[in-house]
Amino acid sequence: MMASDGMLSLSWNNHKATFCHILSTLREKERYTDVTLACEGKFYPVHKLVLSTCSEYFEKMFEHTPCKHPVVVLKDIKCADMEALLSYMYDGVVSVLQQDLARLIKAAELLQIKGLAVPDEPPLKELSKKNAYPWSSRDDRSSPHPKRRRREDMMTSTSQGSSLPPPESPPSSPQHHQESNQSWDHSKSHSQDQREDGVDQRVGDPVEPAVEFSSPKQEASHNQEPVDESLVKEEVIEGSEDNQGEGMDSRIEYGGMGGGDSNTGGEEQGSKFPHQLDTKHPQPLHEAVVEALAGPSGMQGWLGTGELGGGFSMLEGYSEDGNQEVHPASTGPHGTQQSHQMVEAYSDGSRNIGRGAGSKVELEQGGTRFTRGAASNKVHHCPFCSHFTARKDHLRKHIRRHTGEKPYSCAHCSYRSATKYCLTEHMRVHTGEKPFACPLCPYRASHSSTLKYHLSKHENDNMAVSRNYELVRTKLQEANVWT
DNA sequence: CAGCAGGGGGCGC
DNA sequence: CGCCCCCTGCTGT
Repeated sequence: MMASDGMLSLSWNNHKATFCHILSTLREKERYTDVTLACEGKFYPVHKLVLSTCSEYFEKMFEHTPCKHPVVVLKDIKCADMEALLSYMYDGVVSVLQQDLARLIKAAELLQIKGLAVPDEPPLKELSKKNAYPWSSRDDRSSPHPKRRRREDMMTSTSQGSSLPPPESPPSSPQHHQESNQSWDHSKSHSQDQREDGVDQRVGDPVEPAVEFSSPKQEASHNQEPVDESLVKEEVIEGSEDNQGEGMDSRIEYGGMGGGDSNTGGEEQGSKFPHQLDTKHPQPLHEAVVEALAGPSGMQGWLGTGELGGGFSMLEGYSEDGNQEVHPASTGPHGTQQSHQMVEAYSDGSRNIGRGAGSKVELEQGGTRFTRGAASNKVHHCPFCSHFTARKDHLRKHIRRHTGEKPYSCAHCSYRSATKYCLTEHMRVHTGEKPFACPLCPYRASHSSTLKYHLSKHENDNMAVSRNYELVRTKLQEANVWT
């Protein structure tokens, strides 16, 4: 405690430690959390404040995200890394195996975590006194040299993943990140309308280095896109689809976890999805989303917007009892590849339009109620698209489509499916089983639709036969042969 | 033909 | 209410 000019300076000796401890406790108790990070099907309720403090990237994101509780889907960031980074952000320290370091740093770079990936700039006051590049003069354990890390990281990525092409891109520097933010802001302005329409904002693929989201032009070029096909899909949508047509046809596959026919790492992940529990925040993504977003009041709010025709636009600002919102908002503008994404505007595919939202709206407006939903009169909304259903379990299943969760894997090939029945159907490919037998001929089909199509041909044949029969009968009658 | 997605019914908790 | 099974219809190849 110092005194000068009668002014007392009260110093809380344990302030930092206490502060950090309380923050961590709050996180553990999920108290005051106002943003949810989702990766690999897990949910991490955290605090914007903390994320913003530790990452300029998050800061920018939240700055342009008006909703109260956005859900940020982090693609292709391993949950282990996410947990480590959260530990780092909340506690200022994290233990990591040496072998995992590169991956962790990479994730940190994508998220622009201060001290890990970007320079941990000291507060302004100190800035003038201290070196502009803290790592050069400080022994701060949390501020490794970004450059060095990047190099190391790139080396690992090229050596580890054969699928990853050598980065043609310049290493991401703090300045580079800064540019990315600017471009983000810039492009945000012209994509704001779409963003507002969308439910989710998608963050770029973290697997891709910062280059990926550094400049708008790269969105189109797909440069150095490795194997993650989900990224391709996403970019296609982001780039053009949403702009064209009412955005109704754009479609985004979610998650690096199951997105494609991931025969890669997806297998293990997917297989443990159903009951995958996180040590700290064990909540499957879809379930959490359902619980957070789907609810009784959603329908009214939704329909109330009168924007159903716009597909997802009604999802903007959608909030379930004020709990959570999946908001389009500001993150990656279309095409500006961000290091991860808040869920991006997902307008449903044509299928869903025709069979999902649209048809249901009719039902609802027509006063029809769903059998099972009628009891509680609840309508459950998909937080990612305009789909809604009266049955929560159906919504859960539907959400898998967005999360990419495919828990059922074929034992004979890399096929994975979101439903057991789909897997069962698929297994017929291997077994040759054809359970659907035609009652009129020896034909058998492996798929009911196929049999139906087949039967329709019988129908035509019968009609032809019938017509012939009539013709023959007429002729015979004319000939007085018919009795 | 294979795959996907939405929806309905049955059943147990 | 949640899970499971199944049907149905559509799409892409």
